Amino acid sequence: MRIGNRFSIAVHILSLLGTFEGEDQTSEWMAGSIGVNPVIVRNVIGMLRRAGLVTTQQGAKGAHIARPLKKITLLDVFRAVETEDLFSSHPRPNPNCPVGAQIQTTLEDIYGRSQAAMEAELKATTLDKVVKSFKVKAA
Amino acid sequence: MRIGNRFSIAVHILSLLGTFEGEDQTSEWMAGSIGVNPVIVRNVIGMLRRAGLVTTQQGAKGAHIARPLKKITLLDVFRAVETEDLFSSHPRPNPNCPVGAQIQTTLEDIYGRSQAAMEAELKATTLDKVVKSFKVKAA
DNA sequence: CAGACCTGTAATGATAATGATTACAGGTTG
DNA sequence: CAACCTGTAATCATTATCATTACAGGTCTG
Repeated sequence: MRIGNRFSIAVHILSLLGTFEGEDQTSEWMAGSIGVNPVIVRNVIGMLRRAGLVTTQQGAKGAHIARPLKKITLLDVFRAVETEDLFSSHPRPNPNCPVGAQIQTTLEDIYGRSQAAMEAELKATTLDKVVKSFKVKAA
Repeated sequence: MRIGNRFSIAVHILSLLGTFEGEDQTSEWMAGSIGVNPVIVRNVIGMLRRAGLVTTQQGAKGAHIARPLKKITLLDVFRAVETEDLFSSHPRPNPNCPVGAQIQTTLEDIYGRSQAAMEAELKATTLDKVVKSFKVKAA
């Protein structure tokens, strides 16, 4: 199990856009702050764009955050870049065994509640808070 | 991101041990109920053994649950088979950028709280409940 | 308006994790 | 003893992720 770096990268990108608002931020410049390849940055920005969190214009530098930082939660970011369910079940339990026949339902219930708990925690933090945490620390 | 099937398989194995207590349950028989290869079953049982959840005897069939089902939570099972952190961060943020220099701390905080929320949910369910859910449904 | 500069995206390759399978050493049991 | 199991190593196929190259098409500035 493991959630890849895409989510971290997405939060980093949005933090840069929020922190250095108005300045030129090319994908290469952002890549330098994040420590990854510029193409990865452009791909993640594409996911954020498709989720409605940023707007971009092909050929023009940078990206713009689509709505106030207070109205973007980390769950929004998470959903933008991670589409699969957190848990997965073994796909072929034996329907002729009473346990095998019922375990999927049981697991789905548990998985749903567990992922919901994690997502509720992500939903409680807005990008606004994340960006402000940098400013405070930097002061 | 995705938690693999090991956790599902582990819950399935413990459910079988709890449901068909006292009966012969070879790794091959369990594999038939789960729908995976017997070697996978033996490997997962090995992880459960190292976590102190089951006992086994080499050469002898099956495995025994090491303590009452009421005292085994799904979090115990989860920790037995999933050792890595749920989230991972991009490993090389630029320390010369104010965002890059501080984002890891911010992300670690968020990740810790999110994983804790998920684990709290897992901790709230005992294997006892899982096994009883089968009996009720089967009745 | 022309050239330099960007973005968006496809394609390829390296690396890592997972599950399937084969093989076999060593313990168990009737 | 002989059949049967477990524990574990080794291989292989598959899949996901990230790095990188390449390039089409839009932007912007002198």
